Amino acid sequence: MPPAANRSRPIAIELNAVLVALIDEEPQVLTLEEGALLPSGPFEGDHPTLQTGLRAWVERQTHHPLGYVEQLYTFADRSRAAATSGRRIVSISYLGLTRERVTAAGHEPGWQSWYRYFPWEDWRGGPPAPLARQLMPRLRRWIDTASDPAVRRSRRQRMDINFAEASWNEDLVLQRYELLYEAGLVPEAGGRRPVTDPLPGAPMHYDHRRILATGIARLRAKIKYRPVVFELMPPDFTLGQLQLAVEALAGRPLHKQNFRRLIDQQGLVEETGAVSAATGGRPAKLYRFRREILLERAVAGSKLPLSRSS
Amino acid sequence: MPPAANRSRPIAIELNAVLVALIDEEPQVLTLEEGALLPSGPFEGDHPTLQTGLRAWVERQTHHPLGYVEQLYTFADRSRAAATSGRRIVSISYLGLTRERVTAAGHEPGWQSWYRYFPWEDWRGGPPAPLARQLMPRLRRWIDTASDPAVRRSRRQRMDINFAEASWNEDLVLQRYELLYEAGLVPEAGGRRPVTDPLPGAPMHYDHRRILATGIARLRAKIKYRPVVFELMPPDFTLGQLQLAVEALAGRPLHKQNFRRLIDQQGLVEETGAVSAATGGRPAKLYRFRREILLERAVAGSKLPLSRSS
DNA sequence: TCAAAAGTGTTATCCTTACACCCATGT
DNA sequence: ACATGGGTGTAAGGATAACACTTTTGA
Repeated sequence: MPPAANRSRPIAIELNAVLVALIDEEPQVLTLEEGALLPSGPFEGDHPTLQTGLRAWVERQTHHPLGYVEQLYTFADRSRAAATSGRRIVSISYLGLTRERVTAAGHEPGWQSWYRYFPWEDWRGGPPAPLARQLMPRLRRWIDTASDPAVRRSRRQRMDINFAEASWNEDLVLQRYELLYEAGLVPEAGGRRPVTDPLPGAPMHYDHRRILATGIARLRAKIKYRPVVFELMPPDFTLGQLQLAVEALAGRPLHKQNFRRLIDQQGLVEETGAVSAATGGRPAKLYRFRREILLERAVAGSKLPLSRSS
Repeated sequence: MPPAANRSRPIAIELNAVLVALIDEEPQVLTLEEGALLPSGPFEGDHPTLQTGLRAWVERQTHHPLGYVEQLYTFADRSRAAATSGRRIVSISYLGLTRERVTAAGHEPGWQSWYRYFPWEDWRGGPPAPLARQLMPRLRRWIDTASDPAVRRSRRQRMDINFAEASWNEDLVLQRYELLYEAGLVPEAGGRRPVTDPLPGAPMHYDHRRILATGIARLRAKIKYRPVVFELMPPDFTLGQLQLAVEALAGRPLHKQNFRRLIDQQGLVEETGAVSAATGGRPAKLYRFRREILLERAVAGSKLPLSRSS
């Protein structure tokens, strides 16, 4: 017999979704309330699994088919999540990939570029300005506020690991956000004195920005060893589009020639025979994802070649 | 305002722990009830975070200091987890690493080698006998029971990916178990007819063996890019011991020379100056883990060199 | 004719793998 | 002496990173 479960004080269970789509070559997440909330809903006990519960209300609420879904993390931090109500909430978050493709300039209301929340994570055009301009100086000031030199050293090392321009690691999205949180540089951190002149990057309610950071981090790590990009692509695409998609997710530029070689070396795609109506320049061959690959190999991703010079 | 959380029918929240230690060079997990259960306890709402809740009762229940802890997964499958009571249970599982070192032959009651549950995962001595002898034939029979040739093809491909001897991937512990579950080859799968002549490998109650598989898979993947092995090692160790430890976790033999080179190339360890009382052969230098590395680099693991020939 | 993007080929470098070999100790 | 595990050096192969260059379209 397993130990009895908690019998006093019911704890609410909430499901959160980081729903990602590529719209206009930009990674976007579905949000509510002017971009301040991720879609979330209760887990009713009447679903056979957590995933089916999630799919049910996400599709009801957003009218989007939900393709690839994967669990992210389960939080129950009293201090952060539901700071308001005395009610205890356990929130289980998921990453979902969908194929929404709105080509018009006017975006649907709910979709927001994820770089709106993490402007320092977008290195596609070189080092992002807000990083050197605002973020780093504030971090350095935070380091200096520690009186204990050991603490200062530790803080400096963590800053170096996570934010060093020379060796930027795009996967550390969550760690970077957590460090900013700890340093009191994001409004979500609360604290006595409200953050004056907050950092660039829109905040979210509760710990939703942390959940978003978890989702981005997971996705960035995953595209390197599993072919998940294709869940976000239309059925047919050019290699250029594919590269733009990967760059958008990874937040950094890629070396064109090597990217192409890696992709077809791995047998991830096949030509459809057609070519695209060019968007400038020479028309490009269209490709489609070879779904069979999922059954052929255990690991197969779009490994990222190093960044192109500029 | 976020959507309101579930207000009817309280759902119990349970924490499960896969607690791993290396005892006698063997990876062992802490169990209860003759090895049929993982330690688990309720999440009481009065802990600030899930981790502190976990630490609290694990340390109370087992009297073990709990070092490294990481979340594994959250399940709520009605069909599998709490098949007995009508009560709905959400179980949040954790992986914990501890430094228990019982050198005596008579093990403490609760510790079990994890290969007791997954004998086909131990390739340290070459291809495990139960695999070719019992497991593969049963899987092949399962493939043939499908009438639809498309289903047969799909099943065969999944078997090939996950169980092919030629390209054995030690990280797929969970996928392999899930496939066996689906094929009805493990007792836990239940079903009308009880499994006659079950596969080698001890079963566990509820979905605890699935949780264990998740923990092993996570740990095997992680040792390749984060220095978590050292959480399981004594403060001082020889490179030989370290290699045995990694082999025990990965379940496969490693190439000695390359293992050594990788380890010190990465600056993971430093000599203590002392040498060990030899266990046969020439005395070995003792090393200790350079904890500073955690602050120096974002990624640093004991990458696995390929297996030695025999 | 030129800009822009697609697409091909080649080279230098590094990391992984594999193999051969020597060293220090106990029996 | 020899078995056993510790420890070092180096060559072969493959993958990555970087570079130069050609092709095909639209304006």
